[in-house]
Amino acid sequence: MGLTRKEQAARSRQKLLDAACELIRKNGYDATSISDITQACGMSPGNFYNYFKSKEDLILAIEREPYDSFFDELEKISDQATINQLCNYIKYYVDIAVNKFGVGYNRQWYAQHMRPREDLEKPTKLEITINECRQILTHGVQSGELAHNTPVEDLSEYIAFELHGMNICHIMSEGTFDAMAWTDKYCAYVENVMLKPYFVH
Amino acid sequence: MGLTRKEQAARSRQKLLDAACELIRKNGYDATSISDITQACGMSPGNFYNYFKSKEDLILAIEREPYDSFFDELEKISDQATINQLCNYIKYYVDIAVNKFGVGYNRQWYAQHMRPREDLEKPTKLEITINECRQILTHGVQSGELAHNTPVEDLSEYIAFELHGMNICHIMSEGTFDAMAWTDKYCAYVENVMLKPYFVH
Amino acid sequence: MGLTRKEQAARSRQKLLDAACELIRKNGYDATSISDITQACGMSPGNFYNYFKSKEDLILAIEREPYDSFFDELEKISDQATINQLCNYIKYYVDIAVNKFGVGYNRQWYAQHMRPREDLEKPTKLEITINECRQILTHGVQSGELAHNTPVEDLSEYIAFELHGMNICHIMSEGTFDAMAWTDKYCAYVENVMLKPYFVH
Amino acid sequence: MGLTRKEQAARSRQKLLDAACELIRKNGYDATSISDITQACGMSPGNFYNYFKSKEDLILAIEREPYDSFFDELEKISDQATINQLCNYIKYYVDIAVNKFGVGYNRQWYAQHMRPREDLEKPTKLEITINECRQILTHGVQSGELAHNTPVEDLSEYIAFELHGMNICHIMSEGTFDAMAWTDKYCAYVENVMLKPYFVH
DNA sequence: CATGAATGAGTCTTCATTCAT
DNA sequence: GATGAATGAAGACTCATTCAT
Repeated sequence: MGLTRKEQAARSRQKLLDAACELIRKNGYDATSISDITQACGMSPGNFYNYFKSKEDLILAIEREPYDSFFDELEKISDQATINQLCNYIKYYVDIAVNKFGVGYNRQWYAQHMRPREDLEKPTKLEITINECRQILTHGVQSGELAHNTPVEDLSEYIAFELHGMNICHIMSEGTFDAMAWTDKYCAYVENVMLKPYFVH
Repeated sequence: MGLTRKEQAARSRQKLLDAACELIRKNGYDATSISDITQACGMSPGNFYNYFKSKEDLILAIEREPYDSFFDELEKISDQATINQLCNYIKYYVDIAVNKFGVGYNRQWYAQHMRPREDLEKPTKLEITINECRQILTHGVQSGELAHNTPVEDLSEYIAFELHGMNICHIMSEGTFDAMAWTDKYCAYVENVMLKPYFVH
Repeated sequence: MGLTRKEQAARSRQKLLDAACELIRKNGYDATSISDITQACGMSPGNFYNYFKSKEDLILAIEREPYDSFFDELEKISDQATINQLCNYIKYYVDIAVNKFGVGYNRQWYAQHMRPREDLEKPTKLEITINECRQILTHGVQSGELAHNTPVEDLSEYIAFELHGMNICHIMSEGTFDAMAWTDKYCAYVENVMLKPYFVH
Repeated sequence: MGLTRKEQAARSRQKLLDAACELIRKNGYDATSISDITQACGMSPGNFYNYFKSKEDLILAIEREPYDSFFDELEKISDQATINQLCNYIKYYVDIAVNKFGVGYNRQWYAQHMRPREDLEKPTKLEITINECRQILTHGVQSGELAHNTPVEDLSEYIAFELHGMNICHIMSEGTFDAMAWTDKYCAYVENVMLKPYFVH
C-alpha cells in the first residue's frame, strides 16, 4: 500500500542493514560483498550507495545501532533494583552479542577494535562496557542498595572483562558455547557472590 | 653457506611462517596477501606454493602455542595451598601476556584463534585456560581446602573469561592498562569474594 | 516570488548551464557528473532531464561565445593604420583573456573547445581568431599599406597561434606570466620583424 | 624463439604502452579502459598491473617517453647550423604531436596540464618547450651564427607559443589541419623573417 | 628450489538514466 | 516542474593461483 518516499527509503536502508548484519554474522565481513547484501534485498548493487557512503560506512552504521540502544535500555530499567538492572544489562548484552551479532560479526568486531589505535583519547569499546556497568553500580550505591565501600571501579571491570571473555569464548567455540545458560548462572553468581558482601540488608 | 637443500627449504618455510604471522597480526588475514608475505621474505610469490598448498593451508600451519606451556608451571606449584596456586597461576598468566608477549603478539594471537575453525574437536585456547583453572580448583576440592559443593566448572570459566577479557582490555588500551595492579586486586577478590563461600574453615 | 512556470524553467535551465560550465572547467567533462551539477544547483538529479536530453546534449548547449564579440571592436578601429589595428587587436585580445576572463574562465574555454566536435563545418574558435587577423591584414593589402605578396594567410595563422599559445602559457603559469609586458614586445616584433618585409615604404 | 624473461617482460610493457597510446589517441583517455588496452595486446586485464601501478601511472609513462627523447634529439643535431637545429626541432615536435600522439592524446595532455597546479616550482610543460628553443638559440649566439643582440628570450617564447597554438589548432580541427604543410612554411618563416635580422653575415 | 609473468574471477564503486510519486 | 529511489552496466584494481623457465 501507499508508502511515502521517505518511508520507502527508510525501509530499504533497514533492509540493507539487516541483510548485512545477517550475512556478516554468517560469513564474516570480508566474505560478504556488497552484491551479496543487495541481492539478499532484491536490489541492484548501485542502490547500496544511496544509503551508505562505502562498505566501511556500513559497518559503522551496524555497530552504532544496537550498542547505542544500550543507553536507552538503561533508561528503561533505571527504576528497578540495582541487581535487576545489572542482570538485565548482562542478559541484554549477551543477547545482542549472541543472537543479533553472532560469531561472524563479533569476529569482525574484535578484529577491528583490537587494531592499533590512533586516537588514544576516545574510550575503547571495552571502556564503554565498563562505564555502563559503573553507571549501574554507582546508582546502586547512591540509592543506598549497595554499601558505600563497594569497590565500584573494580567490580565494573570484572563484569565487563567477563562479558568480553565470554564473548570470545563464544566466538572460539564457533557458537557452540551455551551463552544463555552461562548468563543465568553468571547473574546468579553476581547476585549471590560478587555483590553479596556489599548489599545493605 | 653450505646449507643442504633440506635445510634451505626448512628455513624458507619458517621465514614464510614468521612473516605471515607478523603481517596477519598487523593487518588481519584477509588484508594480508600472498604477495605481501613473500615480498616480506624477499621471495617470489610463486615460491609460496612450494611450501603451502593454499593460503588456507598456511593458517593451519600457524599453530604454534606458546601459551600451552603453562602446564609445566602448574607442576611446580602443585604443593602450595589452592588459593596460592590460583593466584600464582593468574599472576603467571598476566606476566606472560603483558611482559613476555605484549600487545603486538597478543593481537596476533587473538586474531589467529578467533578465525573460523574446522576441527571442532580440538579444545580452543580458551578452553585450555579453563582447564587449567579447573585443575587447580579440583585439586583444592580433593585436598579438602574447598567445599564439595564448590561450582568448580563455573568458577573456572569466570576466571578464564576474566583473564582473557583483561587481556583484550590490555590490547585495546595499547598497553596503558595497568595489568599488574589489576592482578593484585583481582587475586584479592578471588580469595575474599569469589572463593570465600567455599573455603572450608 | 511570482515567477511564471516559464520563467522558473528558464532560470533552472540557466542555473544548470552555469553550474556545468563552472564544474567542467574545474574538473573536466568526464569527472563532472550529472549529480555534481544538479547538487550544485540544489536540485535533484532527475530534474536535469527535464532540460537536457542527455549529458552530451548539455555540452552542445554550452555554446555561448564571449570571444565572438571581437568583431564589434574591429569595426571601431577600422580607420586606423593596419599595424595599429593589428596591435590594438592583439592588445584587446590579451586584455580580454587576462583581465576580463582570467585563468579560471580560460581553462574552461579551452577544455570546452578542445572536446571532440561533431559539426566540422562550423569554424573553430581558433579559426575565428585567424579570420579576424586575416581581415585586418587583408585590409592592409587592399589599402596599399602592405605589399601584394604579403602571405596574409600564413601570418594570420602565426599571430592567432601565438595568441592562443600565450594564453595557454598564462593559464599554465597560474596567471604569473606577465602577459601585458609580453604584449608590448610582441607588438613591436610584429611591426619590426614579422611585417617589416611587407610594408610599402 | 627463446626470449629471456626480462625480454618478454619488456616486450609486454612496450606492447601495453603502444596500445595505450594508440587507443588514447583515437578515443581519449577517459574512453579508454584498461580492458581495452590489455585486450588489444591479447592479455588479461590483471597483467596490466604488473607493469603499471595504476591508469594514472600509465599516462605519466607514456608522456615521459617521447618528450624525454627531445633532449637526445637535441644532442644528435648539436653540430648542425643553428637554423637547421631549430627547424629540425620544430619538425620533430610537430611529428610527435601529430603522428605519435594525435588529437585524442593531446586533448588529454592539455586538459591535464591546464589543471590548477600545486607545485608552482616545477616548470610547466610550456616552459620546457621554451627552454629547448632557448637552448638552441643560445648556442647559435655563442657559436657566432646569431648576433649578440638577438632577443633569445623573446624569440624562444614566440616559437614555443606558436607550436602550442598550432597544436591546439590541430586538436580543434579534429586533425584536419595540415600540420606538416604548416611546419614547412613556418620553418621558412623562422629562417627568412624571424631570425633574418640576427644572422651574422 | 626459485622466479615472476600471466590469468581471470571477483570486489568496490560510479554514474547516466528512468520513473513512480 | 521537481523529487529521489532504483537500475545496471561499466570501470579500476586486487589477488590466489599456475606454469614455463
